[in-house]
Amino acid sequence: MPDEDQRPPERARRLPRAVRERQILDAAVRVFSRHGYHAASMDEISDVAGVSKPMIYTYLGSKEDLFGKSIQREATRLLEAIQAGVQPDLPPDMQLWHGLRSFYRFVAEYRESWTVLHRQALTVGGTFAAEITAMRGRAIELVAALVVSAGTRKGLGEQAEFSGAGLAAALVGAAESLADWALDHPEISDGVLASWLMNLVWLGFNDLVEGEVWKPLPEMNSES
Amino acid sequence: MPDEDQRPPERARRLPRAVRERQILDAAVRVFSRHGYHAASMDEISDVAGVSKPMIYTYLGSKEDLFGKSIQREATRLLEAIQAGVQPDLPPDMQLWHGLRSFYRFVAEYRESWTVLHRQALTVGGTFAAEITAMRGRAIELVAALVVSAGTRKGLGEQAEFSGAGLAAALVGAAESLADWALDHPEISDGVLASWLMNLVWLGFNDLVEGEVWKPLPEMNSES
DNA sequence: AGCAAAGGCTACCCATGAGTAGGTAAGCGG
DNA sequence: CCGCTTACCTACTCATGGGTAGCCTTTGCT
Repeated sequence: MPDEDQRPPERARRLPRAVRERQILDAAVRVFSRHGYHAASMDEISDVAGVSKPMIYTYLGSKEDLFGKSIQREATRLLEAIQAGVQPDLPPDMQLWHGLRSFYRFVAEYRESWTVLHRQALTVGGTFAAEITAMRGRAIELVAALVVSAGTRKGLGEQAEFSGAGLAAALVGAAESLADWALDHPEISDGVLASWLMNLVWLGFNDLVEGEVWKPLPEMNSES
Repeated sequence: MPDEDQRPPERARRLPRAVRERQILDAAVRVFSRHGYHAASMDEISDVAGVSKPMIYTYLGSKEDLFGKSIQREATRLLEAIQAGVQPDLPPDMQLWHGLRSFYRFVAEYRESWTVLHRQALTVGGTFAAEITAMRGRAIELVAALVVSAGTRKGLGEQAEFSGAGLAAALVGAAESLADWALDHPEISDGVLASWLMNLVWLGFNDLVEGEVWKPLPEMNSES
């Protein structure tokens, strides 16, 4: 069969369901991250995905379902990216350092994932906000555990636990905010971002201006 | 004229325009803060305001106009609240301390204002996001100036300015995040919140766990 | 009194966009 | 070559909600 390239521009071959679902989710994340849940239209998502609207409904369900599945996939990605970078047998500051680096690497690589998780998911009242808040809460608790561990390890007693949750919330917020800032400054590497934050929260300004600097142990200076 | 209280339950007296506008803006802020821009309906706003829908349109214009005016009013309130609490002739750490306290006092008192500014305003693409981002940027620059001033005052050179913007962004984010956290913990006073943050960013964990504590000068211990 | 202006409302229009009905075509076992 | 399933689409329905037309009512001025 020579020369049968008659089909116009190879338009929309039939693809297996799994592939289509991936494409649709990709498109959904992109569109949701740009416009938010309410302003995003299923028509635009189907358009970006290169698929007609009914496909979305037969494969992924309603708009809310779709949003939920988008959130879930991106959240899993983020958590896995961070866990992959952390070694639990290191001292607290090194754990924090590695976690932060993985986090900033992820944000740089999957900006849309980050946007949809950080900004958009909270704006849909109901289940999603609760889910995201819960996930963020777990992150805060994790950091709080680190902080308290660092505190008790050094002999600080009840006082650290008392303010641990608040400090952890502040720290997580600082990390998130710096992530947003970094979106506008792509030239700053994830290592530098993590270092800034470590210097801020581990040493504080007072030490910083005295010339003290926090360093991730004298190992290799790998900039990814 | 004795005894003419016949009008059913004193329903909706005629009020001057300025008062109605205030009521409508109050309702708008409340509804927008709860549901976000898109999910909020003009019908609900008019209902909460105790006014019919056309009034909103004749007094304050379209939904977008209304949202813009809400944002603007709340932003002005926030800025004025903070500026009222800061004295420019104090050392940097004390300025930061007073600014933070005013900020947390404001957030506690006007939760809805804070929510609408922090969460909702960004979700409406277009002019508002830009405005809010710009305002936040000014806040960050202000803090950055403080930080750099603290740095150069203590003899730290170029290095501080280099990371000043990033650190300021992180600090502002930490303050915001702690504000969100504080919404769920109303028993924590603004003074305590501000202290936590000062300890975190000014001293850092390392000093904290050594027992050092930052204090706002040995003046009166006023808890508002 | 009379009348204009300001305050206020009910009842509607209509664009947008979520969700669907029902059909076409491509692969595949027989 | 026949039918069955899977992939896929066009073209609709219909609720929601932004925005408005037109009307009534109170107040205040002459």
